[in-house]
Amino acid sequence: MSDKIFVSAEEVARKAGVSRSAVSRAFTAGASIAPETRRKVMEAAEALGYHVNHLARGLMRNESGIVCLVVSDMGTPYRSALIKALTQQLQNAGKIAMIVNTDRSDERVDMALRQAIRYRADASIVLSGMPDKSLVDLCVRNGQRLVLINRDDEHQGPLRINLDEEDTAQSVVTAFLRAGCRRLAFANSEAGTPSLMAREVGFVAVAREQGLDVTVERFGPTGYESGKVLAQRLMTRRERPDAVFCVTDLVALGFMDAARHQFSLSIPQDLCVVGFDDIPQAAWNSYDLTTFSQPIEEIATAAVAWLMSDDVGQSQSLRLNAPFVWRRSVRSA
Amino acid sequence: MSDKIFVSAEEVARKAGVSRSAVSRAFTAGASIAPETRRKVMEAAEALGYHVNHLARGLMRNESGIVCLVVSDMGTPYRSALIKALTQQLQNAGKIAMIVNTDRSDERVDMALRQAIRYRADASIVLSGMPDKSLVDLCVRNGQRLVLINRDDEHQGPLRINLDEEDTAQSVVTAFLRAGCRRLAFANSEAGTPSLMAREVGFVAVAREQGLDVTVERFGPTGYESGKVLAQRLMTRRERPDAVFCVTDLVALGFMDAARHQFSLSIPQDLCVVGFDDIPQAAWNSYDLTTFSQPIEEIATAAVAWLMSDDVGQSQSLRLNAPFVWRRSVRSA
DNA sequence: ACCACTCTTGCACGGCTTTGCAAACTTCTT
DNA sequence: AAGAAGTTTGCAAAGCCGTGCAAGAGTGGT
Repeated sequence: MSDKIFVSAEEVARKAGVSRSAVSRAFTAGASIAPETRRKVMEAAEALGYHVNHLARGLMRNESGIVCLVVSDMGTPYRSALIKALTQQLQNAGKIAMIVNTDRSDERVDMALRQAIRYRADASIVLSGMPDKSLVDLCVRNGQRLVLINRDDEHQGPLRINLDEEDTAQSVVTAFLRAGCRRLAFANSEAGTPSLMAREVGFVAVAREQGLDVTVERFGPTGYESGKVLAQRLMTRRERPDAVFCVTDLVALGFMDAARHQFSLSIPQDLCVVGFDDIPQAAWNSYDLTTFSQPIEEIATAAVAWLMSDDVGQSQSLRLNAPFVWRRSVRSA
Repeated sequence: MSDKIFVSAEEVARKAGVSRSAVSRAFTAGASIAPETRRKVMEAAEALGYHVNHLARGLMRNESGIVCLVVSDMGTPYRSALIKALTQQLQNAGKIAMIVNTDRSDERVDMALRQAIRYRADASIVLSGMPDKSLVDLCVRNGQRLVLINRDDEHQGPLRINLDEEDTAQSVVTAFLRAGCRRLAFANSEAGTPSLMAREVGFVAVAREQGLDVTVERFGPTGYESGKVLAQRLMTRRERPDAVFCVTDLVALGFMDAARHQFSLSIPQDLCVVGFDDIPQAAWNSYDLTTFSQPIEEIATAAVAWLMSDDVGQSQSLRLNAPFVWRRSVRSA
């Protein structure tokens, strides 16, 4: 390997006939430098292929420009869409995203935060799993911003972004009732994430208020395959449900496929289905799934805005709305 | 903000009653240090919440541990799966992934590589777009490894990973012929990426060898919606095709949905469809799409292996196989 | 011609780590 | 008990950049 390695500010300075500090200033917005000097520096830099070393800059400024995204299941439509939005917005804000994949083992979330600390990330955004309290404290103590998305727990310090699912259950139950459904079911995974569990609990509660019982089934990870299994379980019951609320779109799509292809049911005639997330596939013609739309852009905007703002300590908990999206998987009145 | 900020090796050294270099060695694998000393250091570090500053370490070692992923359309199933595999494997190799989102504007790929240089990334992996030749040279000259995935062009220096699609066209044409199809079509996007165009050209060529003509249609970006439009265009032709090879699974799925729901065609009875990528959705019951499987894990493994190896300069161009996956969207003999 | 100002620029230090080198310490041999 | 051989440790330099400070350059007024 031709270990010439990178060009340093020193060399640029020599070539431009100025001091090294001049080079530094040329690349610092708002620094006191004559336009002419800056031009000379930029020219020399361009010629040599110089690029400011952000590692060193981060060292000095105590601000690396790195934001760490902690995430699992990133092959999933919802997760990948969120990552996309976040990286985009971070870049617009002049930051850069570092990704830590925490697939399998929750303990890896802690490793991820450690990694973020090592690289002196300005902030971390946790999309999956649940970091240990002590780690969260460590981050905060180190002046690192922390955003927890859809992990509603009771940590202090970080910004917590959650969905306001107050009306969710109400909307679904109302829709099912209006469609004439009476035998309700909830299809959940076994992940047990707080937000997923809250969805189940809320739905069951509202249904009960209306005097309806809900059959709850839980199985496997939160994905398409689990949806199929859940359909097999629910549709072979004595009292076959005529409406099912699936914890997630992926689950709902698996459910629909099994209901149609294995049980020859028509949707929405024989069965009404509602999902959650509004992933692109939910809108595909084969499914046309009624669901709730995750406000992905808003989440990303809020997260980035918060971690760019100077005044920490302001509103620490944010609730966003997931609008109901009417499609054809539920009979209309 | 409580600007205590991060703990430094200095403080750990003081607390452990050793020198600063001892702390450094304690955190360096294979360094010459007494077990007892290391224990003392680790204890003090744990107590203070010390973490090695990778920015400074990278500065010294001339090896940041960062690998930059340059990608657009990361919300897409294929891309996100690839990112997932890459981040995973990079982590296993002790590296960390930095993501640069290059959605819209190809010029952004250059910005991305610049960003990679600024952070002194050990390597960059380009999944989308086409970097400018001068930038590639700059990276290589700076000792940065570069991997180009599915961007078959003629750059020198970087590792190029491409699919061997020699047999692809042959397989598809054979399958269509065996299914009794005679009016072939190719549904392409307007993206014009080399690998996508190669697919089209290869298919047309092989079909022609067999004495069959291919209707080629191109439209929009490479996605589900374009597939629908392409179906509308191809299916309203005088000579309606009875078999279509879609440049991508997403296009194929859109095509299928439009064919079924807008033209009431049955697949595979009235129309045979083949896609490319084998995204999870292709296996969903509603589609059951015959396609080619992108060897995602192999790609990731090869990329990471190459950028970890000491001897650069070895095999610079790699061709992997995308196995044919038989499903139900093509009639069997 | 001189002074008061403002704008630029260079010096030198600081931020945090790694590592070559030589000194200090162990351990063991003879 | 002294010396050889091997380990461990601290010192100091190096890696690259940002910035306070003070000196220098330029401007304009009188």
